[in-house]
Amino acid sequence: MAKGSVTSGDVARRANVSQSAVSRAFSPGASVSDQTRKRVLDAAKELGYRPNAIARAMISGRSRLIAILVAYLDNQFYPVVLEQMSRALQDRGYQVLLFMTDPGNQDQVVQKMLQYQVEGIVMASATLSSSLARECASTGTPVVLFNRYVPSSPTSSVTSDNIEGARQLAHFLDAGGHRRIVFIAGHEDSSTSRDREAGFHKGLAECGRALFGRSVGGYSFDGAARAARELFGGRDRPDAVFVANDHMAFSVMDVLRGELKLRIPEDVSVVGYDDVPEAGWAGYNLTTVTQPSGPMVEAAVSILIEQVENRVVDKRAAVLPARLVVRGSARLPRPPAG
Amino acid sequence: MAKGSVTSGDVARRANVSQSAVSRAFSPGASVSDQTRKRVLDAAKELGYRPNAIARAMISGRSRLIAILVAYLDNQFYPVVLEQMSRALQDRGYQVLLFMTDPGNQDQVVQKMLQYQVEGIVMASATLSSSLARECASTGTPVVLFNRYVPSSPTSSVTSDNIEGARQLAHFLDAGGHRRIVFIAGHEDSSTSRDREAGFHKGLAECGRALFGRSVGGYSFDGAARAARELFGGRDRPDAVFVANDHMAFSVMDVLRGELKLRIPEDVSVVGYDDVPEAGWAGYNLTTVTQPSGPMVEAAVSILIEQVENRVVDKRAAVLPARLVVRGSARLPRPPAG
DNA sequence: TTGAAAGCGCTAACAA
DNA sequence: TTGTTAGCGCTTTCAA
Repeated sequence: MAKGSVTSGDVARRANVSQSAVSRAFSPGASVSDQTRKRVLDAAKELGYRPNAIARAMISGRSRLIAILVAYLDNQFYPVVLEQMSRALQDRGYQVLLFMTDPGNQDQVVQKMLQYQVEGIVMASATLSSSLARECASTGTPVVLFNRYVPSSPTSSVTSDNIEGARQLAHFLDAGGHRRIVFIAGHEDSSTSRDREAGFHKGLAECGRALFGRSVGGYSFDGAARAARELFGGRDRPDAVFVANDHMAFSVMDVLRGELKLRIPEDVSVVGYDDVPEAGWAGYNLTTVTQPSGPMVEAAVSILIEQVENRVVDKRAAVLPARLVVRGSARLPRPPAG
Repeated sequence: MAKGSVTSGDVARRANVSQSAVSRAFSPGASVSDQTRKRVLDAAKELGYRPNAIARAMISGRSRLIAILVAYLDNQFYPVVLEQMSRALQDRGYQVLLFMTDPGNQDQVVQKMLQYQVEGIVMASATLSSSLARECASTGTPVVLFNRYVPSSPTSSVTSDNIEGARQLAHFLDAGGHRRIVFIAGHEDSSTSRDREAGFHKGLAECGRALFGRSVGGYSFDGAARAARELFGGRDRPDAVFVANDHMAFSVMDVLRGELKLRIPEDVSVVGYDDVPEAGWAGYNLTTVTQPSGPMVEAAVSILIEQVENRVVDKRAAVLPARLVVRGSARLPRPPAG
C-alpha cells in the first residue's frame, strides 16, 4: 500500500539534514536557517511529502480537531450555522469533525469525540447531559452550547436574546391590534423555546394582555401543522400566532392557507423566530426576529478557541441582540392617529 | 493538563495484565479469554479509560476518517445529503471530517484532508481538478464525486439520471400544451446542469419542439432572479421555464409572481429539479424531479467504503433513477380527448 | 491465550 | 541553528 508513504525521514535523507530539521521546517516559528528550510522544502516538494497530522497530533497533544454535534439539518438555521462555523474554524487552523446525533445515542457520540482527542466541542442541538458534561470537564475539553443553554450546568453557551426578541414581537402584535394571540412552542424542555415564550408573555403583559392559547410543535414540520390545526380548529379563532421558530412557522402558514383557507395577514397574522433564508422568500415573506448567526458563530468560536488555547475551561455565556424584521405575514400597526 | 491521561498502560497495571492484553480486549475479534477481557473492562471502567483513536490510527494506518467536501449549504439538497451521509458513515464506524471550500482554496483543503490521513473523500460540490485527483490516487485514497462527475477523470461518481429526468420534464411540459419553453442553467461547466439541459433538449426534440430560450443562473438565488428577469422581460413571454434546480426555481417563482405579477401555473409554468423539502411546501408546490438522495447516499457510501476496505481504487459510476413529481407549479396535460 | 518488544511518524527536550 | 535522543499511546509481530 502506498499509504502516504513518504515521511519526514525520507525528506531528511534527501535534503541531507536530520529528521528534526524537517520537522522544524514545517513548524511555523521554529528555529531553522533559511538555507536549511529551503533545502528541506525543496526535497519535500520533490518527494511529495505531506506532514502527517495524526502523528503530529499524537506527540503534541494538539489534534486541532473540533467536534460539532447537530441533531438535524432540516431547519435551515443549522446548515447556515454549520457552514459559517466550519469556515471560521478552518480559518483558524482547526478541522471540523461532524457528528449527527439522535436523542438516544448521544452518549456514544460524545465518547467517539473524546476518543478522537477533539480539542473542543460545539453542541448545536441536543443538550449535554450532566454526566457527559462532567466527562468532558474531566478531560479538560471545552464545550459550547449553541442556541441553547442549561442553567444549572457549568457549560458555556451562545444564544440570541430570545426573551427580548419575543418581547418585541409581542409589542408588535399588540400594536397591530391583535387580541387573540396564541403561541406554538418548540420542545417544552428547550431553553430557547422557553425563553421565547417567557419574553412573549412578558411583552404581552406589558401591553395588558395575556396569551389566548398555546400548543406544542416539537420543532417539527408535522408537529407544527398539528398544533396549528388544534389551535385554529375551534370556533373562537386566534387572530395571530407566534411560532417558536421559522421552520415551524412555514408549516403553520401552509395549514392556515391551504387547509383552513385563511388569508395571511388579513385573517390571521403569523410571526416566527430565526430569520432563516426562506423567511425572506416571497412565498412566505415572514415577519420574524433575526438571530444574528454570524455574530453568534463568531462568539462561539472565540469562546471555544480561547479556552482551547489557554487550556482553561470556564463558563461563559454570550447573549447576542436579536432584531425584529417586519415583513408581510403580520398585520402592521396603524400609524398613530392625528 | 488532564489530557485524556489514562492510557492502556494504566489499565494494564490495574488489571494485572500486559498492555497488549488491554489492546486486545478493546479490539473486536482479537484473541483474549473472557476472563482477561472482563478484568480489563472492569479496570478500564474504574479508571474511565477511553482508547485513543489517534494513536490507534497512527499504528494501524486506519484513521476511520472520511472527508466530505461541500461548497455551500444554502441549497437544501446538500444539508439533507450531508445529514444522511454522516449518519450512514457513522453507522459503519467512520467519522466525518467536514470541509467547506471556496472555488479558490480547494487545493489547500485537499492537502489538509490528506494530512489528516482520511481514508476516503466525498466531493459533494466543486469538482476535483485533475492534479488533485492524481494526488489522491497516488496516496491510494478513494474519491467519490457526488451529484457530479468528470467524464475524463478516473474518479468514481454518483448522480441521478439527470438526462432521463429532464427528458420526462420536457414531455410533461409539451403534453401540458406549452409552446415557448425556456431553460435556466446552473453553471455552464457543471455536469449536472449540462446533462439536465441535454436531456431536456432531447425530450423536446422527441416532441418535435425546440427550446425557446435559455439563460444561466449560476445556481444562486440572485443569479436565478436575474435570469428570470432577462427571459421574461421581453414582449414574447415564455409560457414555461425549466430551472436547473429547485433552489433557483424558488427564486424564479418569486420574481415571476412578485415582480412580474404572473400567475403560476395559469400564466407560466415552472418546473425544477431535486425535490428538496421546500418544493413540497404549499407556498411553492413545485413540480420537479426527485433526486433519490437516500439511495444516492447509500451508493456513494458503498462505493467508497468498499474501496477503502479492499484497498483498491477504481472508477465506478452509479446513476440512480430520477422520478417526475407532479405538483401544482406547472399546467397539467389535458386528459386525452374522447 | 498471553507478554515482550518493536515500532507508526512525528515533536520536544537536550546537547553540541 | 542543528542533531541526537526519547518518547506520544497504541497495534502487531513473535515467542512462550
